[in-house]
Amino acid sequence: MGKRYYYITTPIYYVNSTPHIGTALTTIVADACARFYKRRGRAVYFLTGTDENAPKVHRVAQEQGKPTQQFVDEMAEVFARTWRMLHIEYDVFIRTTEERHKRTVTEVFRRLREKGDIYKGSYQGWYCLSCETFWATSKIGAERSCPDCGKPLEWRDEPCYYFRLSAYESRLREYIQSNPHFIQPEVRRNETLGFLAEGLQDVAVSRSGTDWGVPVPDDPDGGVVYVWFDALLNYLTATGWLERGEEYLDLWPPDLQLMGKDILPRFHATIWPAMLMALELPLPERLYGHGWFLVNQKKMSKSLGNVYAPLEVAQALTTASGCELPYATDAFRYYMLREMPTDSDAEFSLEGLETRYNGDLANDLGNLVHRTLSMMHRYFEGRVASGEWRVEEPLATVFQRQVERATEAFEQVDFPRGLREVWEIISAVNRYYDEQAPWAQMKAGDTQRAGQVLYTGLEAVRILCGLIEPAMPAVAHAIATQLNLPTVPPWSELTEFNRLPGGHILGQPTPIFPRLQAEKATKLGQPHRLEGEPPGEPKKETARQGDKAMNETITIDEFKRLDIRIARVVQAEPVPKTDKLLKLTIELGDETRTIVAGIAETYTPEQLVGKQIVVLANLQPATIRGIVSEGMLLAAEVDGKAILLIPDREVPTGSIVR
RNA sequence: GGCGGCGUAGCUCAGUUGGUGAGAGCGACCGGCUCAUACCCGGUAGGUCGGCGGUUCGAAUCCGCCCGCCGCUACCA
Repeated sequence: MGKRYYYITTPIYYVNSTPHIGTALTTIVADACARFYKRRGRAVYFLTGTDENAPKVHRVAQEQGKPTQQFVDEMAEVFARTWRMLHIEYDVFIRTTEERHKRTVTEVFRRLREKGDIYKGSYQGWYCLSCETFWATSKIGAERSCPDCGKPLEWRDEPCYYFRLSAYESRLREYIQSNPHFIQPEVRRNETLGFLAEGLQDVAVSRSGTDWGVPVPDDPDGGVVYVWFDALLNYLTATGWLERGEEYLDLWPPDLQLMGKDILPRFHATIWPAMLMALELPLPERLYGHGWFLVNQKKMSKSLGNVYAPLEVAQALTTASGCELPYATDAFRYYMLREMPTDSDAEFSLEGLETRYNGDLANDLGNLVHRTLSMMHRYFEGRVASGEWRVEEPLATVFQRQVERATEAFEQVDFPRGLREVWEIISAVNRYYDEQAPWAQMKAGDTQRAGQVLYTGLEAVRILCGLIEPAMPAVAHAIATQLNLPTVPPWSELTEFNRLPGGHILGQPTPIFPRLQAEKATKLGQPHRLEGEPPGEPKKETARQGDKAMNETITIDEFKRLDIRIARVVQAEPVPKTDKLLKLTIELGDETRTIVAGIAETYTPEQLVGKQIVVLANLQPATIRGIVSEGMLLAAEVDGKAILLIPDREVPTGSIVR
């Protein structure tokens, strides 16, 4: 039993919010790839699904006053329904709450623990519930907020299992270096190698404090399996690795795993392959991390508030244009693929969608189909009159070349380029019509010439019908119907010309994409936000700005937890190989401490010695550049520069500030 | 700070290994056509190919420096 299916995956999506442009992008790209390979005759297995074992999910459910299971059932249905509405033809929709998945996670955990790749230790650190991530002390600011989402972190101190990720660092690096196509595009590969160069730490793979998730096997106090470890294994579960004996190898390994760039270097290109190495399983053929869509130059993600809901965008397009919903949905798919961010990020806008809709779809594709069929009906009663008609040169050469180029681009998941190549056919035929002017040939009585020209155009329409199917399946079917073909032609027939036989009767032409009328001002309107997402600026912006919102209050008790004192700098020296850091020795009452402060851009060591300063004395010690810092110097921040706070007059060191 | 990348017509961007007069789409203007969804075709827009040097017979394309962006990462206890 060997490999049989072309196995494509998307990440499984968190169910704590509804689908948006970002998750839709990954899923649409995956669907287009899946369809592309199907059209070429491959057996394809396309997996997507939902990640439901996160504690955050549990918490969101509680906030909504729902049993967690009910909540995840509902949300999984929202995702599945959205994907179906977007013409996503997945083969399996996996949910991590399924028993078979839990069995996979349990089994993998056991095996790796027996092997020694998972071991028990303990974890102390700051944890972001929202991002499901522990943060090293060196990563977080004094305000103890999450570097990613800006939300407050929680302190955790718990026994915990670790995965021996560090043991796979060099193997991983060697694999990536000797398999240049493993990680795509190139930028992502470089990023991953850069990430590896920093060195890999063992990662926590269990957590206590919640019972929502897969329990650590054979250890009643072991907590649940870390959600990332759990989630990644869905790709394995779906193959039937546990139940199908050797037969799961008809699927394994994945041929193409798609995802956003944010989860590639850290998870899919490191932890994931390392887990597979530990399991002694073959690695995926190809990991592809696309860029993000920005809205008004700003990042868009579930944690932020500036998110479009895909179905609402499609609905708005239908309303504004009069285009039927399935075709408006395909127009949305087309826009996503045509503008898909590859290396860097790209801008998503309704204006852009309108331009693509009117220009590429209504004026180019739709109009070409319509004018071609209209002329056939007008001049030839909708019938391929002669079996002698052939696709003419130089058009035949153009068709051949463009199909090849588009195919190559689609293989590289480069839909922006692939679709451009497809559209070259459209403009070539438009130019050809203009030169040949079959309407003039008819007037001149040269019916044979006109038929020859139109047949060439007709074949172009047939080829286009096949080429666009991965991007716009419903439109492809509509065109096939107008051509009166039983099915959308498979890829192999796109470079075989003259397939429409003499005597073939064409269907009726109907415009598929009615133009958006500018003068009617039927614009698509304002951003459509997700239900439950607050409007306004992304939360991250305020969290990241130095000037925090002043209206958040804390209690006096919270303030009292801070031990702020006056100290005197007795010694100061720069920290080697740094620009901002000074190592200070300070006198704090009876004791002497060492702290590290990032103020070298504003003060020289000489300026500091002897000065009295304000320090936070009961801050968790942290090691910075190998120096243990036992406290934090307080300073005003002006344009990123630190300005010291100095007592109005000399005070005893160790004095309390309150 | 380190690593990676980018900076080409008003806008969005193509431009493999250096060489015919630097391109496409959108927008604007002019013209043509009339089969078609006021569509399509052609032309014009005269962009120092971020700046300065260098290599070369010749560079947007190679090298160095600088400026400005972006991504990842790192030192802002």
